[in-house]
Amino acid sequence: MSTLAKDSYHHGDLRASLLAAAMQMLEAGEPFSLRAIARQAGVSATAPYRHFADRDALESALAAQGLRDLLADLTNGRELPKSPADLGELAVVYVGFALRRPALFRLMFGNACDEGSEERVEASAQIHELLQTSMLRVFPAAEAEALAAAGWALAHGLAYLHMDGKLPEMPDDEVADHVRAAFHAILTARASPDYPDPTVPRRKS
Amino acid sequence: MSTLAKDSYHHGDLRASLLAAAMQMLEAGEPFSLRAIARQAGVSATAPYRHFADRDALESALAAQGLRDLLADLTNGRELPKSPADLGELAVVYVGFALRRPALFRLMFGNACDEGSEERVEASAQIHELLQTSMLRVFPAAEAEALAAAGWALAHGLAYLHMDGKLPEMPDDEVADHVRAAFHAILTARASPDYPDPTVPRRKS
DNA sequence: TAAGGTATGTTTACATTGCTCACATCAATG
DNA sequence: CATTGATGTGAGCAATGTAAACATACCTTA
Repeated sequence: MSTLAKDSYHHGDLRASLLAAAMQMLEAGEPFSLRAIARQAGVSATAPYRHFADRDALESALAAQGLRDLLADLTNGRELPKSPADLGELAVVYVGFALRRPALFRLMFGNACDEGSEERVEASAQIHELLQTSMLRVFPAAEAEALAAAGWALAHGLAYLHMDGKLPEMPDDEVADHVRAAFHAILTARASPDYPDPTVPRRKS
Repeated sequence: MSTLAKDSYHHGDLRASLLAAAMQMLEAGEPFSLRAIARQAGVSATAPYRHFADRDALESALAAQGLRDLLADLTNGRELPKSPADLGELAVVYVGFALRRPALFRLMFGNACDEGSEERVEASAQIHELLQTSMLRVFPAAEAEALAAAGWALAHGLAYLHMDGKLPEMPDDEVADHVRAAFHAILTARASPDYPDPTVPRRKS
């Protein structure tokens, strides 16, 4: 698809080929360089600059594609989550994506979103929205915003900790169980004494 | 201290100077290169290789130092957390560290810990232990392990999301409140229907 | 104290990378 | 058919990580 080598001077669809090559190397775990993907596409070292202003621009395009893929994974088949358990499953998918495509995941989230890249901003906003409304639907609580952030952060943190080997090594299906367990545990946790609301001064000392 | 320039052929304590220079650039937000820190230390480009096998080794040393600093921040003055609110404060410190020294934070957690670096392994283990026992003390629940992971992941995720601008921009003190609110929200969240334990099949449907 | 080994620095060199600039080629449009 | 804009090429630059081979200073030990 992407490599319609017309074997003429001009390359069928270089932009797509470059992205494809980059994505491939990213998922192969190799570090990727502009020159390497140019080589892979059978084109000179500076050709990519006709399609991307610089490395960052290329990375933003990859990130956007990754965000779209993640959104697809998160919504695939599934309906909007209705129970906490559904939220757990959403998190499982999120973490699964991160573990399956770690380098891409880092590109997607590992830096401030370049506001200049429309497609990335768009894809990013869609993910935000999905997560937000998912949490909102399950927990129509007062502190909706805080809860949404917490839910996302929990999944995001689990993804990073597993990716970076900060948690005990385990096969993928165990990771899924671990994520479910984490969500369950924190949502049902109860400490001995009451938990005073930190945002509001206690009425009575 | 670190730059005892004896202005002789041999440099007072090059290893320390290099680490100091690197740390400085890291916290200044500049990208750091071996050559740059060598320059900064007033020494030839390849001198660092007498003290560090390669870039990764240098980074591991920095990471170890960072982990020690973080541990100091987390325990500074404070006693072991006793209430959920105390846990929230611990998280505030954790996220605060990440925002104050983001590049270092990434070095500390952004890759698998090099088992070859004793000091890094040691520092890493100490952090793990602190977090683990903190959660355990507050929540002596059955699912201790899952809870500990969840608590860490929540703080870790908040740190990354704030660092990478995935959450609305806000001044540092608001971030602290946001972290407290997130912990509070998720620990007190209650959905409408019961939350069936996903790890154990329901006794009665 | 002289001798020599070891730790630490220096120079040179190389491959790789991101990027710029001037030039080549091609396709479509006047 | 000629021009022009989009696309690809080549040579070249500065920076980087790293490897050799060489130089110097310190420390032990005979």
